[in-house]
Amino acid sequence: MFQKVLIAEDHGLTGSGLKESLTGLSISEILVVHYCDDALLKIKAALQQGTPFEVLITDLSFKVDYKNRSLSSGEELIAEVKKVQPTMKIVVYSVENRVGKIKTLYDDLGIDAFVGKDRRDINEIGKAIKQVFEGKTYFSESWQHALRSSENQLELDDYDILLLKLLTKGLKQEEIAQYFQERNYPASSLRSIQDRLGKLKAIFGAKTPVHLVAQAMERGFI
Amino acid sequence: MFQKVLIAEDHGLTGSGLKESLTGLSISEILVVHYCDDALLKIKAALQQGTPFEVLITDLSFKVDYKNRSLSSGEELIAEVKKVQPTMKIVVYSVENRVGKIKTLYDDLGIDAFVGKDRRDINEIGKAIKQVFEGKTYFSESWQHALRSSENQLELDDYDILLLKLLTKGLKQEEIAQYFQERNYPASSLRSIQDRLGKLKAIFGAKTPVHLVAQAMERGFI
DNA sequence: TAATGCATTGCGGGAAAACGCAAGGGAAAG
DNA sequence: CTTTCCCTTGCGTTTTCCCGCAATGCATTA
Repeated sequence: MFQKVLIAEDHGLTGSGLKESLTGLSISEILVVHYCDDALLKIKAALQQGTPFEVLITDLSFKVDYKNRSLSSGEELIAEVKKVQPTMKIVVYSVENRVGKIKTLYDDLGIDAFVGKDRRDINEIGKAIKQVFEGKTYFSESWQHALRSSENQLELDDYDILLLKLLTKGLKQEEIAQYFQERNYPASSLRSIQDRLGKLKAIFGAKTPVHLVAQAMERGFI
Repeated sequence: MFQKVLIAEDHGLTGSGLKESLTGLSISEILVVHYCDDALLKIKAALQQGTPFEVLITDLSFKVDYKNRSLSSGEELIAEVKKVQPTMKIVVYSVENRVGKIKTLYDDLGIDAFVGKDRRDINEIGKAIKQVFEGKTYFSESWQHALRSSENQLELDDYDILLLKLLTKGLKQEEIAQYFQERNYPASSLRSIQDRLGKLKAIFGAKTPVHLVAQAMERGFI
């Protein structure tokens, strides 16, 4: 089994729960850090000393606080880690439940496992570690299920989410169109914005733009 | 110290971390459940058997899954628990960080403590339990100030809040006017609705209705 | 009593958004 | 290559929203 595992998780109790659940796997050294930057520092230091970590278990979102940080998300951390230690095994442990997002993590960042924060995670994190140790990948049940029934599972792409976020920032449709045009996005005309908004309203069953954004916020899309 | 504590938390590892951190407090019985409904059932059962729980530690948001549930949030759970066992001490443990929301939990639901899911929670949850056991309330440092001092705290009256809520439900301005007229509210004309909305936009520094509602939601007013 | 201030409301013009329609245009299928 | 389909886009109409202005009414104040 792995000898050294690093956990990056900013919820204290969740981090200790994670550590606790891994102690049964005869891993000799488990370190928990609460900041992305700390994780990267520890990884570099261990590498320098010739006793590198073998696995990084990381959350994706880290709450900001008074401390200055250069890394602000798990994605950035993973990208940096891959630069300094490409052999590092990466296990993502997050509440993220968008199939597209997880697919991106796998395709672009080359993560080895994904475990969702849910009611069954306590079983799955151990399975994931074992699978990864055997050189395999692991993605949790709930995610696989979401993959199969991705039809009724509503999912928004980055375009939709950005559009909704711009709306919450107070931009008017015309300003959003301009914003997209400046960045050479597809479907950047005013009419296309309206079209997409109409489709989103249909998806969410929303009657007004306010209703749409309220729904999206309540469901955690933005 | 308390004898029986119930924990409602849908993240398995977080739940076990919570339980683990409480074992040092000489609490004889700690039960963890993953659904709101289960929590209510356990509480009712214990009450019937004459060995009621003394404290409920609960998250606010619970992920939906295949199981049918009647309760979908911590708020609903707390409200139901207060009905069947008003003496129950309530500790909320959540990522929620909106002052308005926490203020509402305290004012309307009468919670005894709030601990945020963050890097310091592992220390604070113990403190919270001890304080509550002594009949006091506990809110972490960052919240205390905000809860007491309503100085810079902008206050919205029921009219404003209802107005914003109706907007999030998808009603148009004219429908809202009609809604108010049917209930004999003052300032129920369309023009008054618009006037009020304009003032609210000024207060929140919002440029569009969507912006306004997004701000209000982010700050926990609705 | 008279004056002042503030909320409420209607009206009207202008801005923004909603939406059908139809004209391209590119990709996939035949 | 042609056809089909869908996405994108502009145009024009209708609806909704925004906001200044002014009249009214109620309460407070001089």
